Amino acid sequence: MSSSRERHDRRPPSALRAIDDGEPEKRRAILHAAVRVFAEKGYHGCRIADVARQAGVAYGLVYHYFQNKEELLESVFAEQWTIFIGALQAISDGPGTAPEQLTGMCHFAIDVFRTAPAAVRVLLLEVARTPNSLRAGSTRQTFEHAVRIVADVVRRGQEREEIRRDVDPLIAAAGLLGALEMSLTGLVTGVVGGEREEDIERVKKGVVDLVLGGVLPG
Amino acid sequence: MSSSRERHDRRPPSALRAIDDGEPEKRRAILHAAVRVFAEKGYHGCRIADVARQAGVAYGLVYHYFQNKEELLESVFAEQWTIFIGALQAISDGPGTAPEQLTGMCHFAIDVFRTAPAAVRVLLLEVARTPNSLRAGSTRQTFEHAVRIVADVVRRGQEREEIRRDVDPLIAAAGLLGALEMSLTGLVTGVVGGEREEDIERVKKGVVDLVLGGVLPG
Amino acid sequence: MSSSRERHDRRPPSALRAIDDGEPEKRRAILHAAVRVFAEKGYHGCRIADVARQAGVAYGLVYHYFQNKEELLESVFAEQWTIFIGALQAISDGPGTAPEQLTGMCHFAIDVFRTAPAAVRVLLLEVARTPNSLRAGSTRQTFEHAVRIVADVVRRGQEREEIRRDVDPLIAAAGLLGALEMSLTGLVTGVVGGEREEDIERVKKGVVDLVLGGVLPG
Amino acid sequence: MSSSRERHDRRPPSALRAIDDGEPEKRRAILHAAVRVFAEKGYHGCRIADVARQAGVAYGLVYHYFQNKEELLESVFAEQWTIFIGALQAISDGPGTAPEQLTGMCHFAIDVFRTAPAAVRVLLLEVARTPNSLRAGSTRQTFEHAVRIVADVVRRGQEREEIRRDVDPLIAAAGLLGALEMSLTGLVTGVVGGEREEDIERVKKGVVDLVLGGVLPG
DNA sequence: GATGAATGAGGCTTCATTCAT
DNA sequence: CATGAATGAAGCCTCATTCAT
Repeated sequence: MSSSRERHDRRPPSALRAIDDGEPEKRRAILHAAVRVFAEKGYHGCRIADVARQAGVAYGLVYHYFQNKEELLESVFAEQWTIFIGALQAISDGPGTAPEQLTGMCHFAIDVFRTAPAAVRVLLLEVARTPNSLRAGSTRQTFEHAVRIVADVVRRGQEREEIRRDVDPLIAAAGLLGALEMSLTGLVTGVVGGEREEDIERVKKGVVDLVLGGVLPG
Repeated sequence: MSSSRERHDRRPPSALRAIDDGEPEKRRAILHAAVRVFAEKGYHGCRIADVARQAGVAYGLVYHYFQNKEELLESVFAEQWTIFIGALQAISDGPGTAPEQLTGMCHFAIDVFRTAPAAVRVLLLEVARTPNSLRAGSTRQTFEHAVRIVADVVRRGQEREEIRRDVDPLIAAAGLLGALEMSLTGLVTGVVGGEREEDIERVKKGVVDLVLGGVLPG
Repeated sequence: MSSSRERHDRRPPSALRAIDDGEPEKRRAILHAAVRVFAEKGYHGCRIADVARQAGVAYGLVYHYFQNKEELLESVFAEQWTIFIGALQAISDGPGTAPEQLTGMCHFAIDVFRTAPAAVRVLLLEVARTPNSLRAGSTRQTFEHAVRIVADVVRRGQEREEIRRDVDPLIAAAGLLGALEMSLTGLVTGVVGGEREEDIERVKKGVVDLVLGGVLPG
Repeated sequence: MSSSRERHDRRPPSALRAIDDGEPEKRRAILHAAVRVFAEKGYHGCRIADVARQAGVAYGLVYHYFQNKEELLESVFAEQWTIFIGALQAISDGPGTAPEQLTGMCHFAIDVFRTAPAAVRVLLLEVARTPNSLRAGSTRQTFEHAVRIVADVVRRGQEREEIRRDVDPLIAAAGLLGALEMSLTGLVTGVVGGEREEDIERVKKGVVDLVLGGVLPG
């Protein structure tokens, strides 16, 4: 309201597993707690008090590290997306044909889901469900970013004749991510099976097959 | 809660275009308003006051027709899904091969989006974003229902050799709906184009192509 | 935050004693309570909960009638000033020489203080003590308004040779109001006596004497 | 609160320009910062964090030198008043007739305002605006003190026939200070002019004229 | 002395829900 | 049926104060 209000933003430009710079331990604890609570209750159900309790810190400390609820949850998004996008990019930059890379991306997403379902839920199940303000912020941009990375792989594949030329890269990319999301949602809600190892494997294979080969025979 | 508290539940078991039984005009107005507000602001952003204002009725009237917010929004879901599922079922029961039917379903979804984006947004963009309590309620069931109808088409197609045998019907169904959703989301957020006629057509064709034929050549 | 938010502003354009139009009784109760609490505890010490309790209404009702705390207290200011300025203007428009009118104004202010000290305290003791946002709002304007009315009387008096020509009207007006305020403050804080009838009379005469004749003899 | 908690109270009994005893430099910085912030935002708007930032010291240091917020602000008051009252007393003890001394006091107040408006604002614009607890404390006493010094000059003047006998010294004193305050307020808020040199001079002359000679001609 | 992370009570505001008319 | 005033629990945020280093 009144004057400027600087904040601690020494969040590490970490890429995959949060290389601890000098980031305060409690800041991290709060962020982790926020991921969990957010994943479980969604944006609006995620109360600061819950996050603080989960993190084992005092209520006010959340506001020591984050301006407000929105910034906190944006940070959660940003961090998760940073990790996720970093991985997609790594795959994109790595070896293999385009189909292999797309397969790798699906596998990666689903594997991460296996070990950190909360994080994935935040990424996939909360995109576009958060208030406009958020969507307009970094979230949408990072989401767009992900679509673009996948689309690039598709495009490159088309140049190398590894992928059908008549496919629209952006739509294919969105479709891939959508199919992934919905399948994982199905996993979470039990529509396509439980969260057992074999179900997950089935989904993994199924999504890749669908996206690569479609449902038509031959 | 206690005893003498009946409610107006003469909601029509309507199926496609709200056949007016004797449903009070204002009840309908409220429901319509709820669809719009819900679509625009999401579950938590959708305040009873907004709905009442949109509907042009008094605050309290909402509570005359609906037990509470949850029931109202469940009704919105239910109605939209009833319509949507009715259409899917009609397609499923109609003529054509399985691929043709799946194509028809995609086209239907996207066409509806063209004329009533709000309704589709409620259906697709709010699935799984609502609180657990809701998800556990009718929503999830109707969502499951949709997946199952699509899966049935797939299964039938497999029996008739119109669809690859090694595809998991449930995953294919979820994938189809997911690709649809995410593409529409992309449309809404501008990632895969604007909401212009040609963009919508491109998405329509793209999603069908992706699901039917996959991205692999040949 | 989100959309527009109309409020009940059927406050009567009353002038002296709040002619009851159709103003809700409870709105008035809240306003009255706010005057008292505000006068006693000042802007920041005036908690909404106190106001509601004093008014005998539920917490939330305050927000039914007023956007927020600031608007409530602005309304308190505005109302008090409306009354006060109306009276000053009536005196200015009435009969009598300029000195008589100035005398009348002092008497009026002090008489009101006798019957409604809380209101006067709000007017005089809280001016310029409230946050800038408020001061920048209607408050300052009404304060300026009061100064100008008094200054006009002075100016008119100068034209009629009833008041010294070399006096700066604005400064004389501000000085008059200031002397009034501080004397009343002294009354309140006990510096120039208690709040007994005779003390008040003494102040009344003293302030008028000071402003009219100064301290110099002859 | 309990026992082993002595505090640094080597505040100098300074009188006019803060004779540096051995007062820690940072304590002084905090006090200075507090004057500024206090003057700008008032009692409640004056946050410890702001003061610390202004002073360029760490948050906690404020609590090293001051028991709590109240003590800090009381110190601000006390210091400012000590200086101000010292000057008034010096004038009172000095040469000149009573009217000359009163004139000198007005000039002094306004001159100080010219060079240190923040300090004067604290003195004049915050008197009686602070919570009761404070008012009951040293503030009120020092304020009373100032009134009494002025009143003494008036009384002495009356004995020497330099001032009208029928004037109530206390009321005249309060009126003088009030006229001063309100004129300065008018200066600050722009009602009686800007804060330009000439406006200040006009106010200076105007207030003295008003208090000495009143508004009546002859 | 000096630092700033940590604490938590307190106050504002929102909004689903009830109820008298 | 219809209205909208009235209620109050719940959650966000601020900020004075403490404390370990």
